[in-house]
Amino acid sequence: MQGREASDGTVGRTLAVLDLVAGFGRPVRFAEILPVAGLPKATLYRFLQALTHQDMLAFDDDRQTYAPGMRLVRLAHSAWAQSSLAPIAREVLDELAETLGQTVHLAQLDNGAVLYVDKRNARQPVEMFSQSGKVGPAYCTGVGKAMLAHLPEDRLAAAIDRQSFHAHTPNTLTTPDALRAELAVIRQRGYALDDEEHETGIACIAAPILSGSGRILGAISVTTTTATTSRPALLALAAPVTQAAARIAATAEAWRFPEIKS
Amino acid sequence: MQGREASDGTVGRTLAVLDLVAGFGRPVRFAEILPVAGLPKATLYRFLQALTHQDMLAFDDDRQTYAPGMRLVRLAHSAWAQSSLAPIAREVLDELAETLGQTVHLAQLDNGAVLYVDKRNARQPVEMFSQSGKVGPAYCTGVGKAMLAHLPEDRLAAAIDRQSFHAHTPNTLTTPDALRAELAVIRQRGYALDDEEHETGIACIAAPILSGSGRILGAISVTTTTATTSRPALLALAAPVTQAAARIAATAEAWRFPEIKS
DNA sequence: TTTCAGGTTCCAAATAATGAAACCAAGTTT
DNA sequence: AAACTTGGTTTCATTATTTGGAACCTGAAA
Repeated sequence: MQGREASDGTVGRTLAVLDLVAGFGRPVRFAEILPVAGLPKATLYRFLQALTHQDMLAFDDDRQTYAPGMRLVRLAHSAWAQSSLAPIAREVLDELAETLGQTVHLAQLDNGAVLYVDKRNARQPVEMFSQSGKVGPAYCTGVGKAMLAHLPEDRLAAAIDRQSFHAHTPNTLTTPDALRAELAVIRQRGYALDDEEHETGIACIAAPILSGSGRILGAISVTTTTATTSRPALLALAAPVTQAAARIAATAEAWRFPEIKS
Repeated sequence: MQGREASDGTVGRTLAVLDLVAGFGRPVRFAEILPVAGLPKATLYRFLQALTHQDMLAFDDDRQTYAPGMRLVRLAHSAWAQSSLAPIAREVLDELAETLGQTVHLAQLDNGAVLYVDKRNARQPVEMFSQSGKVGPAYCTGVGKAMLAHLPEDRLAAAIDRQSFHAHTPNTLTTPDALRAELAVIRQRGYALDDEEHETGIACIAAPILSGSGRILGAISVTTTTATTSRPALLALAAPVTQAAARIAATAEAWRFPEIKS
Protein backbone atom coordinates (compact mmCIF):
# COMPACT_ATOMS: atom_id res chain seq x y z
CA MET A 1 0.00 0.00 0.00
CA GLN A 2 2.87 2.34 0.77
CA GLY A 3 5.17 3.30 -2.05
CA ARG A 4 8.06 5.69 -1.98
CA GLU A 5 10.83 4.82 0.41
CA ALA A 6 13.35 7.55 1.08
CA SER A 7 11.04 10.38 2.07
CA ASP A 8 13.66 13.04 1.61
CA GLY A 9 12.95 16.25 3.36
CA THR A 10 9.77 18.13 3.84
CA VAL A 11 8.86 17.88 0.21
CA GLY A 12 8.95 14.12 0.24
CA ARG A 13 6.90 13.90 3.38
CA THR A 14 4.34 16.30 1.99
CA LEU A 15 4.05 14.46 -1.29
CA ALA A 16 3.56 11.24 0.59
CA VAL A 17 0.49 12.79 2.14
CA LEU A 18 -0.69 13.77 -1.31
CA ASP A 19 -0.38 10.16 -2.42
CA LEU A 20 -2.24 9.11 0.64
CA VAL A 21 -5.16 11.39 -0.03
CA ALA A 22 -5.25 10.40 -3.69
CA GLY A 23 -5.14 6.78 -2.64
CA PHE A 24 -8.45 6.99 -0.87
CA GLY A 25 -10.13 7.46 -4.21
CA ARG A 26 -12.72 9.72 -2.65
CA PRO A 27 -12.77 12.96 -0.69
CA VAL A 28 -11.52 12.41 2.84
CA ARG A 29 -11.66 14.23 6.10
CA PHE A 30 -8.75 15.20 8.29
CA ALA A 31 -9.59 12.59 10.88
CA GLU A 32 -9.50 9.80 8.33
CA ILE A 33 -6.06 10.73 7.14
CA LEU A 34 -4.53 11.27 10.56
CA PRO A 35 -4.31 7.65 11.69
CA VAL A 36 -2.89 6.30 8.43
CA ALA A 37 -0.48 9.17 7.90
CA GLY A 38 1.57 8.40 10.98
CA LEU A 39 2.26 12.07 11.55
CA PRO A 40 1.54 14.37 14.45
CA LYS A 41 -1.71 16.22 14.13
CA ALA A 42 -0.14 19.62 13.75
CA THR A 43 2.30 18.42 11.13
CA LEU A 44 -0.31 16.72 9.01
CA TYR A 45 -2.44 19.80 9.33
CA ARG A 46 0.31 22.02 8.00
CA PHE A 47 1.03 19.67 5.12
CA LEU A 48 -2.59 19.60 4.09
CA GLN A 49 -2.72 23.37 4.33
CA ALA A 50 0.30 23.72 2.12
CA LEU A 51 -0.98 21.27 -0.47
CA THR A 52 -4.37 22.89 -0.53
CA HIS A 53 -2.86 26.30 -0.81
CA GLN A 54 -0.82 25.02 -3.71
CA ASP A 55 -3.89 23.64 -5.40
CA MET A 56 -2.47 20.16 -5.31
CA LEU A 57 -5.39 19.33 -3.07
CA ALA A 58 -8.84 20.81 -3.15
CA PHE A 59 -10.65 21.39 0.11
CA ASP A 60 -14.40 21.20 0.13
CA ASP A 61 -15.57 23.82 2.58
CA ASP A 62 -19.02 22.40 3.01
CA ARG A 63 -18.09 18.81 3.60
CA GLN A 64 -14.66 19.50 5.04
CA THR A 65 -12.94 17.04 2.83
CA TYR A 66 -9.71 16.94 0.88
CA ALA A 67 -9.40 15.60 -2.65
CA PRO A 68 -6.67 15.76 -5.27
CA GLY A 69 -6.61 19.15 -6.95
CA MET A 70 -6.84 20.33 -10.48
CA ARG A 71 -3.26 21.47 -10.64
CA LEU A 72 -2.39 17.83 -10.95
CA VAL A 73 -4.48 17.50 -14.07
CA ARG A 74 -2.66 20.42 -15.61
CA LEU A 75 0.72 19.03 -14.69
CA ALA A 76 -0.19 15.56 -15.83
CA HIS A 77 -0.98 16.91 -19.24
CA SER A 78 2.65 17.88 -19.65
CA ALA A 79 3.84 14.65 -18.18
CA TRP A 80 1.68 12.56 -20.41
CA ALA A 81 2.54 14.54 -23.49
CA GLN A 82 6.28 14.56 -23.07
CA SER A 83 7.35 11.76 -20.79
CA SER A 84 5.06 8.93 -21.69
CA LEU A 85 5.11 6.74 -24.72
CA ALA A 86 1.55 7.75 -25.52
CA PRO A 87 2.19 10.47 -28.08
CA ILE A 88 4.80 8.35 -29.79
CA ALA A 89 2.62 5.26 -29.88
CA ARG A 90 -0.58 7.00 -30.81
CA GLU A 91 -0.71 6.11 -34.46
CA VAL A 92 0.35 2.53 -34.03
CA LEU A 93 -2.27 2.08 -31.32
CA ASP A 94 -4.97 3.55 -33.50
CA GLU A 95 -4.05 1.25 -36.29
CA LEU A 96 -3.83 -1.84 -34.13
CA ALA A 97 -7.19 -1.20 -32.52
CA GLU A 98 -8.69 -0.53 -35.89
CA THR A 99 -7.45 -3.63 -37.67
CA LEU A 100 -8.05 -6.02 -34.78
CA GLY A 101 -11.22 -4.44 -33.49
CA GLN A 102 -10.18 -5.24 -29.96
CA THR A 103 -9.32 -3.29 -26.85
CA VAL A 104 -5.71 -2.17 -26.86
CA HIS A 105 -3.66 -0.93 -23.90
CA LEU A 106 -0.40 0.93 -23.66
CA ALA A 107 1.35 0.72 -20.30
CA GLN A 108 4.57 1.67 -18.59
CA LEU A 109 6.21 0.36 -15.46
CA ASP A 110 5.89 2.66 -12.50
CA ASN A 111 7.38 1.70 -9.25
CA GLY A 112 6.71 -1.98 -9.63
CA ALA A 113 3.16 -1.46 -10.82
CA VAL A 114 1.60 -1.17 -14.23
CA LEU A 115 0.63 2.35 -15.23
CA TYR A 116 -1.75 2.51 -18.14
CA VAL A 117 -0.97 5.53 -20.25
CA ASP A 118 -3.29 5.01 -23.17
CA LYS A 119 -6.08 2.83 -24.36
CA ARG A 120 -8.28 2.14 -27.36
CA ASN A 121 -11.62 0.66 -26.75
CA ALA A 122 -12.94 -2.03 -29.04
CA ARG A 123 -15.89 -0.08 -30.31
CA GLN A 124 -18.10 0.26 -27.31
CA PRO A 125 -19.38 3.52 -25.95
CA VAL A 126 -16.61 3.59 -23.36
CA GLU A 127 -17.77 1.82 -20.28
CA MET A 128 -14.98 3.02 -18.03
CA PHE A 129 -13.86 6.58 -17.93
CA SER A 130 -10.50 7.18 -19.42
CA GLN A 131 -8.07 4.61 -18.20
CA SER A 132 -4.98 6.73 -18.53
CA GLY A 133 -3.28 7.16 -15.22
CA LYS A 134 -4.86 4.07 -13.79
CA VAL A 135 -2.55 1.64 -12.08
CA GLY A 136 -2.75 -2.11 -11.91
CA PRO A 137 -0.73 -5.07 -10.69
CA ALA A 138 2.25 -6.29 -12.70
CA TYR A 139 2.40 -9.96 -11.74
CA CYS A 140 -0.96 -10.90 -13.19
CA THR A 141 -1.37 -8.77 -16.28
CA GLY A 142 -0.02 -9.24 -19.77
CA VAL A 143 1.64 -5.87 -20.01
CA GLY A 144 3.02 -6.24 -16.48
CA LYS A 145 4.68 -9.55 -17.15
CA ALA A 146 5.94 -8.44 -20.54
CA MET A 147 7.75 -5.56 -18.86
CA LEU A 148 8.99 -7.45 -15.83
CA ALA A 149 10.51 -10.03 -18.17
CA HIS A 150 12.92 -7.44 -19.50
CA LEU A 151 13.95 -5.79 -16.27
CA PRO A 152 17.56 -6.11 -15.11
CA GLU A 153 17.90 -8.41 -12.11
CA ASP A 154 18.26 -5.76 -9.44
CA ARG A 155 15.23 -3.83 -10.52
CA LEU A 156 13.29 -7.04 -11.05
CA ALA A 157 13.99 -8.16 -7.51
CA ALA A 158 12.78 -4.82 -6.22
CA ALA A 159 9.67 -5.01 -8.34
CA ILE A 160 8.83 -8.56 -7.32
CA ASP A 161 9.19 -7.47 -3.74
CA ARG A 162 6.34 -5.08 -4.23
CA GLN A 163 3.90 -7.50 -5.79
CA SER A 164 1.03 -8.63 -3.63
CA PHE A 165 0.60 -12.00 -5.34
CA HIS A 166 -3.06 -12.03 -4.57
CA ALA A 167 -4.86 -14.94 -6.24
CA HIS A 168 -7.41 -13.09 -8.31
CA THR A 169 -8.32 -16.28 -10.18
CA PRO A 170 -7.28 -19.94 -10.09
CA ASN A 171 -4.76 -19.17 -12.83
CA THR A 172 -2.97 -16.35 -11.03
CA LEU A 173 0.71 -16.92 -10.38
CA THR A 174 1.04 -16.58 -6.64
CA THR A 175 4.73 -17.02 -5.92
CA PRO A 176 7.87 -15.19 -6.97
CA ASP A 177 9.29 -18.45 -8.27
CA ALA A 178 6.31 -19.22 -10.46
CA LEU A 179 6.48 -15.68 -11.78
CA ARG A 180 10.18 -15.87 -12.50
CA ALA A 181 9.71 -19.10 -14.39
CA GLU A 182 6.98 -17.52 -16.46
CA LEU A 183 9.13 -14.46 -17.13
CA ALA A 184 11.86 -16.68 -18.54
CA VAL A 185 9.37 -18.16 -20.97
CA ILE A 186 8.12 -14.72 -21.93
CA ARG A 187 11.62 -13.39 -22.52
CA GLN A 188 12.36 -16.35 -24.73
CA ARG A 189 9.14 -16.28 -26.68
CA GLY A 190 8.93 -12.51 -27.15
CA TYR A 191 5.41 -11.95 -25.88
CA ALA A 192 3.35 -12.49 -22.74
CA LEU A 193 -0.04 -14.02 -22.19
CA ASP A 194 -2.52 -13.25 -19.50
CA ASP A 195 -4.49 -16.45 -19.34
CA GLU A 196 -7.38 -15.33 -17.14
CA GLU A 197 -4.87 -14.59 -14.41
CA HIS A 198 -6.39 -11.29 -13.40
CA GLU A 199 -10.02 -11.76 -14.23
CA THR A 200 -11.91 -14.85 -15.23
CA GLY A 201 -13.04 -14.74 -18.82
CA ILE A 202 -10.48 -12.13 -19.81
CA ALA A 203 -7.33 -13.10 -21.68
CA CYS A 204 -4.75 -10.96 -23.32
CA ILE A 205 -1.56 -11.03 -25.28
CA ALA A 206 1.13 -8.44 -24.70
CA ALA A 207 4.46 -7.45 -26.18
CA PRO A 208 7.30 -5.46 -24.64
CA ILE A 209 8.53 -2.22 -26.14
CA LEU A 210 12.31 -2.33 -25.94
CA SER A 211 14.84 0.38 -26.64
CA GLY A 212 17.77 -0.28 -28.92
CA SER A 213 19.94 -0.95 -25.90
CA GLY A 214 17.44 -3.47 -24.58
CA ARG A 215 15.96 -1.26 -21.90
CA ILE A 216 12.25 -1.82 -21.32
CA LEU A 217 10.19 1.23 -22.22
CA GLY A 218 6.67 -0.11 -21.93
CA ALA A 219 4.30 -2.67 -23.33
CA ILE A 220 1.16 -2.98 -25.36
CA SER A 221 -1.57 -5.56 -25.14
CA VAL A 222 -4.67 -6.71 -26.90
CA THR A 223 -7.44 -7.88 -24.62
CA THR A 224 -10.06 -10.43 -25.53
CA THR A 225 -12.73 -12.43 -23.78
CA THR A 226 -12.50 -16.18 -23.71
CA ALA A 227 -16.13 -16.21 -24.74
CA THR A 228 -15.46 -14.59 -28.07
CA THR A 229 -11.89 -15.58 -28.84
CA SER A 230 -10.41 -19.06 -28.88
CA ARG A 231 -6.94 -19.80 -27.66
CA PRO A 232 -5.54 -20.29 -31.18
CA ALA A 233 -7.15 -17.05 -32.26
CA LEU A 234 -5.48 -15.26 -29.37
CA LEU A 235 -2.10 -16.73 -30.24
CA ALA A 236 -2.59 -15.59 -33.80
CA LEU A 237 -2.43 -12.05 -32.50
CA ALA A 238 1.17 -12.52 -31.43
CA ALA A 239 2.55 -11.39 -34.75
CA PRO A 240 0.62 -8.12 -35.12
CA VAL A 241 1.14 -7.22 -31.47
CA THR A 242 4.87 -7.81 -31.43
CA GLN A 243 5.21 -6.00 -34.73
CA ALA A 244 3.27 -3.03 -33.41
CA ALA A 245 5.49 -2.98 -30.33
CA ALA A 246 8.56 -3.03 -32.52
CA ARG A 247 7.27 -0.13 -34.55
CA ILE A 248 6.66 1.88 -31.41
CA ALA A 249 10.15 1.07 -30.22
CA ALA A 250 11.61 2.23 -33.50
CA THR A 251 9.68 5.48 -33.37
CA ALA A 252 10.75 6.04 -29.79
CA GLU A 253 14.34 5.48 -30.74
CA ALA A 254 14.17 8.01 -33.53
CA TRP A 255 12.41 10.43 -31.25
CA ARG A 256 14.83 10.27 -28.40
CA PHE A 257 17.96 10.85 -30.43
CA PRO A 258 16.87 13.31 -33.04
CA GLU A 259 19.74 15.73 -33.26
CA ILE A 260 22.90 13.91 -34.09
CA LYS A 261 25.78 16.34 -34.30
CA SER A 262 26.60 17.14 -37.89
CA MET B 1 3.41 33.03 -17.33
CA GLN B 2 3.93 32.77 -13.59
CA GLY B 3 1.04 31.56 -11.52
CA ARG B 4 0.93 30.85 -7.80
CA GLU B 5 1.65 33.79 -5.56
CA ALA B 6 2.25 32.96 -1.92
CA SER B 7 5.03 30.43 -2.27
CA ASP B 8 4.61 29.10 1.20
CA GLY B 9 7.56 27.22 2.49
CA THR B 10 9.87 24.83 0.81
CA VAL B 11 7.03 22.84 -0.66
CA GLY B 12 5.62 25.82 -2.49
CA ARG B 13 9.00 26.81 -3.84
CA THR B 14 9.67 23.29 -5.02
CA LEU B 15 6.31 22.94 -6.70
CA ALA B 16 6.90 26.24 -8.45
CA VAL B 17 9.96 24.65 -10.02
CA LEU B 18 7.83 21.70 -11.07
CA ASP B 19 5.44 24.06 -12.81
CA LEU B 20 8.35 25.73 -14.45
CA VAL B 21 9.73 22.53 -15.87
CA ALA B 22 6.30 21.42 -17.02
CA GLY B 23 5.81 24.80 -18.60
CA PHE B 24 8.66 24.28 -21.01
CA GLY B 25 6.64 21.63 -22.72
CA ARG B 26 9.76 19.67 -23.50
CA PRO B 27 12.65 18.11 -21.61
CA VAL B 28 14.97 20.80 -20.29
CA ARG B 29 18.49 20.98 -18.96
CA PHE B 30 19.58 22.41 -15.67
CA ALA B 31 21.13 25.44 -17.28
CA GLU B 32 17.90 26.34 -19.04
CA ILE B 33 15.94 26.32 -15.83
CA LEU B 34 18.45 28.21 -13.74
CA PRO B 35 17.98 31.69 -15.22
CA VAL B 36 14.19 31.62 -15.21
CA ALA B 37 13.86 30.02 -11.79
CA GLY B 38 15.41 32.94 -9.98
CA LEU B 39 16.98 30.64 -7.42
CA PRO B 40 20.56 30.05 -6.39
CA LYS B 41 22.21 27.24 -8.27
CA ALA B 42 22.54 25.00 -5.27
CA THR B 43 18.95 25.51 -4.21
CA LEU B 44 17.53 24.77 -7.62
CA TYR B 45 19.75 21.75 -7.81
CA ARG B 46 18.40 20.40 -4.55
CA PHE B 47 14.82 21.02 -5.59
CA LEU B 48 15.30 19.20 -8.85
CA GLN B 49 16.94 16.34 -7.01
CA ALA B 50 14.05 16.08 -4.61
CA LEU B 51 11.44 16.21 -7.36
CA THR B 52 13.28 13.64 -9.41
CA HIS B 53 13.73 11.40 -6.43
CA GLN B 54 10.03 11.70 -5.81
CA ASP B 55 9.24 10.77 -9.38
CA MET B 56 7.49 14.04 -9.95
CA LEU B 57 10.19 14.72 -12.49
CA ALA B 58 11.97 12.23 -14.67
CA PHE B 59 15.65 12.76 -15.39
CA ASP B 60 17.01 11.51 -18.66
CA ASP B 61 20.51 10.27 -17.94
CA ASP B 62 21.66 10.30 -21.51
CA ARG B 63 20.48 13.72 -22.45
CA GLN B 64 20.66 15.21 -18.98
CA THR B 65 17.21 16.66 -19.12
CA TYR B 66 14.31 16.96 -16.76
CA ALA B 67 10.69 16.33 -17.71
CA PRO B 68 7.48 15.90 -15.73
CA GLY B 69 7.30 12.44 -14.22
CA MET B 70 4.82 9.65 -14.37
CA ARG B 71 3.76 10.01 -10.76
CA LEU B 72 1.82 13.02 -11.92
CA VAL B 73 -0.16 10.93 -14.34
CA ARG B 74 -1.07 8.54 -11.57
CA LEU B 75 -2.10 11.34 -9.24
CA ALA B 76 -3.99 13.16 -11.94
CA HIS B 77 -6.09 10.10 -12.53
CA SER B 78 -7.45 10.43 -9.01
CA ALA B 79 -7.87 14.15 -9.36
CA TRP B 80 -9.68 13.86 -12.62
CA ALA B 81 -11.90 11.08 -11.39
CA GLN B 82 -12.94 12.66 -8.12
CA SER B 83 -12.42 16.39 -8.25
CA SER B 84 -13.36 17.32 -11.74
CA LEU B 85 -16.79 17.53 -13.26
CA ALA B 86 -15.74 15.01 -15.88
CA PRO B 87 -17.16 11.83 -14.36
CA ILE B 88 -20.37 13.61 -13.46
CA ALA B 89 -20.79 15.19 -16.85
CA ARG B 90 -19.76 12.23 -18.89
CA GLU B 91 -23.14 10.99 -19.95
CA VAL B 92 -24.52 14.39 -20.77
CA LEU B 93 -21.43 15.12 -22.82
CA ASP B 94 -21.73 11.86 -24.71
CA GLU B 95 -25.31 12.59 -25.50
CA LEU B 96 -24.71 16.17 -26.52
CA ALA B 97 -21.87 15.24 -28.82
CA GLU B 98 -23.93 12.45 -30.26
CA THR B 99 -27.04 14.45 -31.02
CA LEU B 100 -25.25 17.54 -32.31
CA GLY B 101 -22.41 15.75 -34.03
CA GLN B 102 -20.07 18.55 -33.00
CA THR B 103 -17.01 18.90 -30.84
CA VAL B 104 -17.94 19.40 -27.20
CA HIS B 105 -15.72 20.69 -24.41
CA LEU B 106 -16.03 20.58 -20.65
CA ALA B 107 -13.90 23.09 -18.78
CA GLN B 108 -13.27 24.41 -15.31
CA LEU B 109 -11.69 27.59 -14.12
CA ASP B 110 -8.20 27.17 -12.80
CA ASN B 111 -6.32 30.12 -11.53
CA GLY B 112 -7.81 32.54 -14.00
CA ALA B 113 -7.31 30.22 -16.93
CA VAL B 114 -9.52 27.71 -18.62
CA LEU B 115 -8.69 24.11 -17.81
CA TYR B 116 -10.23 21.63 -20.18
CA VAL B 117 -11.19 18.50 -18.30
CA ASP B 118 -13.01 16.56 -20.96
CA LYS B 119 -13.81 16.63 -24.61
CA ARG B 120 -15.79 14.80 -27.24
CA ASN B 121 -14.49 14.97 -30.71
CA ALA B 122 -16.94 15.15 -33.54
CA ARG B 123 -16.42 11.49 -34.25
CA GLN B 124 -12.91 10.51 -33.25
CA PRO B 125 -12.01 8.23 -30.34
CA VAL B 126 -11.47 9.72 -26.92
CA GLU B 127 -7.99 10.58 -25.81
CA MET B 128 -7.68 11.45 -22.18
CA PHE B 129 -4.81 13.72 -21.32
CA SER B 130 -4.15 14.76 -24.85
CA GLN B 131 -6.87 17.32 -24.38
CA SER B 132 -7.82 16.98 -20.76
CA GLY B 133 -5.48 18.99 -18.64
CA LYS B 134 -4.84 21.43 -21.41
CA VAL B 135 -5.12 25.06 -20.45
CA GLY B 136 -6.29 27.99 -22.48
CA PRO B 137 -7.12 31.68 -22.08
CA ALA B 138 -10.38 32.71 -20.42
CA TYR B 139 -10.99 36.12 -21.99
CA CYS B 140 -11.34 34.85 -25.53
CA THR B 141 -13.03 31.49 -25.28
CA GLY B 142 -16.66 30.61 -24.86
CA VAL B 143 -16.21 28.48 -21.78
CA GLY B 144 -13.86 31.05 -20.30
CA LYS B 145 -16.27 33.92 -20.61
CA ALA B 146 -19.21 31.81 -19.48
CA MET B 147 -17.36 31.09 -16.25
CA LEU B 148 -15.95 34.56 -15.69
CA ALA B 149 -19.45 35.94 -16.02
CA HIS B 150 -20.50 34.15 -12.86
CA LEU B 151 -17.51 34.86 -10.69
CA PRO B 152 -17.97 37.03 -7.60
CA GLU B 153 -16.38 40.45 -8.02
CA ASP B 154 -13.25 39.86 -5.97
CA ARG B 155 -12.35 36.69 -7.80
CA LEU B 156 -13.29 38.22 -11.12
CA ALA B 157 -10.95 41.13 -10.57
CA ALA B 158 -8.15 38.73 -9.74
CA ALA B 159 -8.91 36.65 -12.81
CA ILE B 160 -9.06 39.63 -15.14
CA ASP B 161 -5.73 40.70 -13.77
CA ARG B 162 -4.21 37.52 -15.09
CA GLN B 163 -5.56 37.74 -18.62
CA SER B 164 -3.08 38.64 -21.31
CA PHE B 165 -5.64 40.25 -23.62
CA HIS B 166 -3.67 39.30 -26.64
CA ALA B 167 -5.51 40.08 -29.88
CA HIS B 168 -5.65 36.65 -31.45
CA THR B 169 -8.10 37.85 -34.09
CA PRO B 170 -9.78 41.13 -35.02
CA ASN B 171 -12.76 40.09 -32.89
CA THR B 172 -10.83 39.47 -29.69
CA LEU B 173 -11.81 41.60 -26.73
CA THR B 174 -8.63 43.34 -25.73
CA THR B 175 -9.52 45.41 -22.69
CA PRO B 176 -10.88 44.63 -19.25
CA ASP B 177 -13.73 47.05 -19.85
CA ALA B 178 -14.81 45.45 -23.09
CA LEU B 179 -14.66 42.09 -21.37
CA ARG B 180 -16.70 43.24 -18.39
CA ALA B 181 -19.36 44.65 -20.69
CA GLU B 182 -19.52 41.35 -22.54
CA LEU B 183 -19.73 39.43 -19.28
CA ALA B 184 -22.77 41.45 -18.25
CA VAL B 185 -24.48 40.46 -21.49
CA ILE B 186 -23.55 36.84 -20.97
CA ARG B 187 -24.83 36.81 -17.40
CA GLN B 188 -28.08 38.27 -18.58
CA ARG B 189 -28.51 36.02 -21.57
CA GLY B 190 -27.43 32.78 -19.94
CA TYR B 191 -24.88 31.67 -22.49
CA ALA B 192 -21.66 32.89 -24.04
CA LEU B 193 -20.52 33.12 -27.62
CA ASP B 194 -17.04 32.95 -28.99
CA ASP B 195 -17.37 34.78 -32.24
CA GLU B 196 -14.03 33.94 -33.82
CA GLU B 197 -12.34 35.67 -30.92
CA HIS B 198 -9.69 33.06 -30.42
CA GLU B 199 -9.24 31.66 -33.87
CA THR B 200 -10.56 32.87 -37.16
CA GLY B 201 -13.17 30.57 -38.60
CA ILE B 202 -13.98 28.96 -35.25
CA ALA B 203 -17.07 29.95 -33.32
CA CYS B 204 -18.60 28.39 -30.28
CA ILE B 205 -21.46 28.65 -27.89
CA ALA B 206 -20.99 27.92 -24.20
CA ALA B 207 -23.10 27.65 -21.08
CA PRO B 208 -22.07 27.91 -17.44
CA ILE B 209 -22.59 25.09 -14.98
CA LEU B 210 -23.84 26.66 -11.76
CA SER B 211 -24.35 25.12 -8.36
CA GLY B 212 -27.61 25.59 -6.52
CA SER B 213 -26.09 28.43 -4.58
CA GLY B 214 -24.99 30.13 -7.78
CA ARG B 215 -21.33 29.21 -7.53
CA ILE B 216 -19.69 28.58 -10.89
CA LEU B 217 -18.57 24.98 -11.26
CA GLY B 218 -17.54 24.86 -14.89
CA ALA B 219 -18.82 25.29 -18.41
CA ILE B 220 -19.53 23.35 -21.55
CA SER B 221 -19.29 24.44 -25.12
CA VAL B 222 -20.08 23.29 -28.61
CA THR B 223 -17.56 24.32 -31.22
CA THR B 224 -18.34 24.91 -34.86
CA THR B 225 -16.66 26.34 -37.91
CA THR B 226 -18.09 29.41 -39.56
CA ALA B 227 -17.66 27.58 -42.84
CA THR B 228 -20.12 24.86 -41.93
CA THR B 229 -22.43 26.60 -39.51
CA SER B 230 -24.31 29.84 -39.98
CA ARG B 231 -24.83 32.33 -37.21
CA PRO B 232 -28.52 31.44 -36.77
CA ALA B 233 -27.64 27.75 -36.68
CA LEU B 234 -25.13 28.45 -33.95
CA LEU B 235 -27.63 30.41 -31.92
CA ALA B 236 -30.07 27.54 -32.30
CA LEU B 237 -27.67 25.48 -30.19
CA ALA B 238 -28.25 27.73 -27.19
CA ALA B 239 -31.16 25.68 -25.94
CA PRO B 240 -29.56 22.25 -26.02
CA VAL B 241 -26.30 23.56 -24.58
CA THR B 242 -27.85 25.43 -21.68
CA GLN B 243 -30.11 22.48 -20.98
CA ALA B 244 -27.17 20.12 -20.95
CA ALA B 245 -25.34 22.44 -18.58
CA ALA B 246 -28.36 22.52 -16.30
CA ARG B 247 -28.51 18.74 -16.25
CA ILE B 248 -24.86 18.54 -15.31
CA ALA B 249 -25.43 21.06 -12.56
CA ALA B 250 -28.32 19.03 -11.21
CA THR B 251 -26.28 15.85 -11.24
CA ALA B 252 -23.41 17.62 -9.52
CA GLU B 253 -25.74 18.89 -6.86
CA ALA B 254 -27.10 15.45 -6.18
CA TRP B 255 -23.62 14.04 -6.18
CA ARG B 256 -22.15 16.48 -3.75
CA PHE B 257 -24.80 16.09 -1.08
CA PRO B 258 -25.66 12.46 -1.21
CA GLU B 259 -25.83 11.31 2.38
CA ILE B 260 -28.30 13.42 4.29
CA LYS B 261 -28.41 12.28 7.86
CA SER B 262 -31.50 10.16 8.52
C1' DT C 1 -24.18 22.60 31.62
C1' DT C 2 -20.78 19.17 30.65
C1' DT C 3 -18.39 16.17 27.55
C1' DC C 4 -16.28 15.02 23.46
C1' DA C 5 -14.23 14.57 19.03
C1' DG C 6 -12.62 16.90 15.19
C1' DG C 7 -9.88 20.89 14.05
C1' DT C 8 -6.70 24.82 14.75
C1' DT C 9 -3.13 27.59 16.82
C1' DC C 10 1.22 28.38 19.88
C1' DC C 11 5.91 28.37 20.65
C1' DA C 12 10.62 26.89 22.25
C1' DA C 13 13.70 23.38 20.64
C1' DA C 14 15.43 20.67 16.98
C1' DT C 15 16.27 20.29 12.44
C1' DA C 16 16.47 21.02 7.87
C1' DA C 17 17.00 24.46 4.25
C1' DT C 18 20.03 27.89 2.52
C1' DG C 19 23.37 29.72 -0.86
C1' DA C 20 28.16 31.68 -1.48
C1' DA C 21 31.92 29.62 -2.77
C1' DA C 22 34.80 25.94 -3.88
C1' DC C 23 35.12 22.14 -6.77
C1' DC C 24 34.96 18.88 -10.64
C1' DA C 25 34.64 17.30 -15.44
C1' DA C 26 34.40 18.08 -20.28
C1' DG C 27 35.12 20.44 -23.75
C1' DT C 28 37.28 25.03 -26.23
C1' DT C 29 40.31 28.29 -27.09
C1' DT C 30 44.88 30.23 -27.27
C1' DA D 1 49.47 21.65 -23.49
C1' DA D 2 48.24 25.21 -20.48
C1' DA D 3 44.52 28.41 -19.71
C1' DC D 4 39.70 29.32 -20.10
C1' DT D 5 34.70 28.13 -20.32
C1' DT D 6 30.55 26.07 -19.60
C1' DG D 7 27.55 23.07 -16.98
C1' DG D 8 26.86 20.60 -13.06
C1' DT D 9 27.75 18.96 -8.10
C1' DT D 10 29.33 19.25 -3.30
C1' DT D 11 30.60 21.61 1.13
C1' DC D 12 29.51 23.81 5.29
C1' DA D 13 28.69 27.42 8.70
C1' DT D 14 24.70 30.25 9.21
C1' DT D 15 19.93 30.90 9.45
C1' DA D 16 15.29 30.29 8.97
C1' DT D 17 11.91 26.73 8.91
C1' DT D 18 9.95 22.89 10.39
C1' DT D 19 8.50 20.29 14.25
C1' DG D 20 5.11 18.41 17.47
C1' DG D 21 3.43 18.37 22.40
C1' DA D 22 0.17 20.72 24.43
C1' DA D 23 -3.23 24.06 24.93
C1' DC D 24 -7.15 25.72 22.77
C1' DC D 25 -11.21 26.37 20.10
C1' DT D 26 -15.97 25.02 18.30
C1' DG D 27 -20.02 22.81 17.23
C1' DA D 28 -22.62 18.81 18.38
C1' DA D 29 -24.35 15.55 21.42
C1' DA D 30 -25.48 13.80 26.28
